[in-house]
Amino acid sequence: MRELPKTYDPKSVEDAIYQMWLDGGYFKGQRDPGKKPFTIVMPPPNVTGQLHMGHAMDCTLQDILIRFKRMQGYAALWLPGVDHAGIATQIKVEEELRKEGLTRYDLGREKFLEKVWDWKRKYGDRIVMQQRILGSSCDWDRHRFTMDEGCSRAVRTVFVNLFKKGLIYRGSRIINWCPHCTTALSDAEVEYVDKPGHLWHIRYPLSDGSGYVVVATTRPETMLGDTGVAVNPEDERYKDIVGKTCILPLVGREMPIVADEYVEKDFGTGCVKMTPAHDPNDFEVGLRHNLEVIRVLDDNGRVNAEGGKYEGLDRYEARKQIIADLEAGGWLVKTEDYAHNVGTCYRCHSDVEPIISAQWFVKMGPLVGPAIDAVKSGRTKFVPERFSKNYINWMEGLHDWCISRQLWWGHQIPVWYCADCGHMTCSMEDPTECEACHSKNIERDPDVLDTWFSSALWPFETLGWPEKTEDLDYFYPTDVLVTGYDIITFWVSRMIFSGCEHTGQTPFHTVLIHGLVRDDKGRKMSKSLGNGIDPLEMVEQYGADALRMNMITGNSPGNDMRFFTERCEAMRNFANKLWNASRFVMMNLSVEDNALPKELKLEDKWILTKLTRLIREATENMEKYELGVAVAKIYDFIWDSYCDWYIELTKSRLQSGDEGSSESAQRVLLWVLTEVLKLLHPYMPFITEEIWQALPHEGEALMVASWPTADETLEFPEEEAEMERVMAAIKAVRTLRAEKNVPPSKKTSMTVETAHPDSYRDGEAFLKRLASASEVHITTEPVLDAGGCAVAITEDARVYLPLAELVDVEKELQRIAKELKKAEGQAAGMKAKLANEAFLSKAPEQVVAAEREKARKLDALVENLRESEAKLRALR
RNA sequence: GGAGGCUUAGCUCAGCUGGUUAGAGCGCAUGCUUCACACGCAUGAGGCCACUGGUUCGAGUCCAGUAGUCUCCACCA
Repeated sequence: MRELPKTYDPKSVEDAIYQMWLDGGYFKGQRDPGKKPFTIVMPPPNVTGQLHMGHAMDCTLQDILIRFKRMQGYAALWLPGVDHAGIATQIKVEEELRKEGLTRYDLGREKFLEKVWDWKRKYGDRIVMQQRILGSSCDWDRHRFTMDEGCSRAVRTVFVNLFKKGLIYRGSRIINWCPHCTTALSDAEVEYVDKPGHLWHIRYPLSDGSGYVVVATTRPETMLGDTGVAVNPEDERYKDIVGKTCILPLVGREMPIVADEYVEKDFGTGCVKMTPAHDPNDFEVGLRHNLEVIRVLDDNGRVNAEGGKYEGLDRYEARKQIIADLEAGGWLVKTEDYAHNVGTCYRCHSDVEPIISAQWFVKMGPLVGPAIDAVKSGRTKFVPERFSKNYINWMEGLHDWCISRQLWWGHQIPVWYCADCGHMTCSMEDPTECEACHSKNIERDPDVLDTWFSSALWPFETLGWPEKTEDLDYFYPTDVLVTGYDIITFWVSRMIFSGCEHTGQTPFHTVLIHGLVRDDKGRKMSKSLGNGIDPLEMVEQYGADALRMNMITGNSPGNDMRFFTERCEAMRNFANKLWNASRFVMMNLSVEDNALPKELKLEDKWILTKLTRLIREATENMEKYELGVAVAKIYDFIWDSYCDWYIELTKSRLQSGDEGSSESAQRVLLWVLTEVLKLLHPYMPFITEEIWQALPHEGEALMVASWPTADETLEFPEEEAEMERVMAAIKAVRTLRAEKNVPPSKKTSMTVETAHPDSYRDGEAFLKRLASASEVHITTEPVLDAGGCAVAITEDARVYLPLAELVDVEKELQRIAKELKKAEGQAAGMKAKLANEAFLSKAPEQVVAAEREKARKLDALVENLRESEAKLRALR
């Protein structure tokens, strides 16, 4: 047996343990016809990403589930990977280039992409290494990348299929444009931020000189693209001018005044300027009234040639200039402060511009039905349940998905345009000629697909789809998807409709949602605030197990949590507690196998009963994804039941010199420790494995040991109750001694007056050791010479301590009176409850029985207190 | 404008399908070099479970409303 250090040092064991698991091949997910599969696909972090607390949360939850299921005997597969993260990665590489004074255009597409691949190779492993540090038991041999060959094949297949079905189309629509990233974005990629702004009221004169209309706008620069003014058809004020035209100031364009339901009478002036090229609503109105569409901003957010003298100005410059000119021309009626929602890019946070542009879209109509049904029917369940509402709301309000991005890093759109006939060729293999006119004059669409287009296929593309692989057949659909609520819209929803469409199955039956990890003040952790806590630093300081425990204790699914290093510290302390308990067991261990003894003593039966209950409850909680609840029970069992009580209770046997008694204690200590190590293993894999390896064991590793099952033959409710009566007496004596400030070194003799003498005979040694008794007398007879004794009173015993010099009869009487009052109050309440006919007839039998038992105990306690009081009175 | 969360000890939070004497961690107080552990042990103080109604034999737990707070979604210029 190895000599173990007094404090557990995670740093010195974690690497070796992880390597041992790797060498053992325990992480491998292998098809086994004799086992049920359990599959989790990891949400792929960005290739260039660094592990942050969100990942740590993600990884911990998944690893707990997969380790749990693996031990339960499932063929567990946790499939890892990374995402190419189109915009995010491209931005990073472009930033690098900028340092050298270059842009991607200086390099050209091919060279630039080489550079990104270099970058990917350089950083792609970093996050993997970081995930390993946390103890993640992924099947690394199956590690995937969203742009690897298989994924690219899957993406191409999906695109071609949807294109052929007419579910992918190209069209000119108003899309969200990020002038900084110079690409289109999907609706999901726009974050709306409340920003203070202004509402400018501008006068547009009528062409016939009969007056003017006043329109209001928050984006005056878009007026350059105005092609009409709209009013509500019901608006009496403007009835006469509908059909007339007005003149656009600064530009001079003559524009129609139209009536459209879209305009709200009560907002602003009731007149709205129409900019069909730069506003989705105006675009719709424009379609209905045949308004001209004039785009006035270029891809960089500058005014284009349509803007006349403003050409070349940045959108904000143009805004300033136009306001000044309007004012000078007398067109500006008034300027109001106005806070409004501004759409910003989720990557670079610059304001997005609604711009009309030719892009590729996925037609969502036919796809959402099955995806909504998957959740409504319960084939896919969200945990917590409330997020399914979120999901359904989002799905029901979905517009077509803009999937083309004006980037270079990503899956290039597999469509070739024919310069001669205009036909679009879309096929699995790169074409050499137009499929319609056979012209060789074809050119590939330069755009790439939205990153989320490939992540949407993640649960099945990683298992071999579109091939019909055995893996796909065995491991798909996957079981649980673990992710934060912030990416339900980006990712979860798209995986579900993609799974339904392409595989005919919902890709997972459970979506386990967790919240955000915030800083200790409740703020989001962010680079700009500089309040991020590095998970790796926490691991360095407190160990991976402590960090993992921190992620799941004291919070509940779906709710945000605040990160306190103090909690890490507390969990580190817990690890140390377990370590030392194990040390204690090992130091006293002489047996070399792990089997329960034939004869069990009272305290053994007590701890085994507690253990069995723990196994049952913790397993149930874990099956229901109540990991925090489960681990709290395990924690309490280890610290309270096992360390604070059971170990203390065994000490007298271990040191008794009686070999048989000592051995049986050792065996129970070892048995219980081993079982609880298994229960704790998914949460704290490193320390539990380290200890397990040092104990007598069968099998290679704890991580592949079998999950404990509750054994009814190890439940002894009567002995449990008996033991707890003794424990109550010990506590009562301790409290009494503490109140009277008796130092632990001062032992006293003790007389126990009780109706259950046998329990106390068994517990004599416990009273000596744990309640500082020098000797213990047990009697069923009333103690008559109680003078000068302090008395500790429980429901079934009175324990007399001769502490004459510390006892003041009057004070004792006061103390007892106080306790009596409390007990009587409780007893009275209980009596009233039990006298209530309605309660007796309507409450379930079990509850009534439990209440009766409580009442009995309370009565006994009251009785004991009264007798003691009477006795003391007699002494006065 | 919709939808949802949160409100429990000084602080941060648990409390699963209604029945506990309402819990934990940290903090606080007192005592302890008890031969596993001071990253520890023992004992203790501290809570009208936001408020108001309702359902029920019974509500921190279920329902409705009120207040405060946070978040998500939504094309009001």
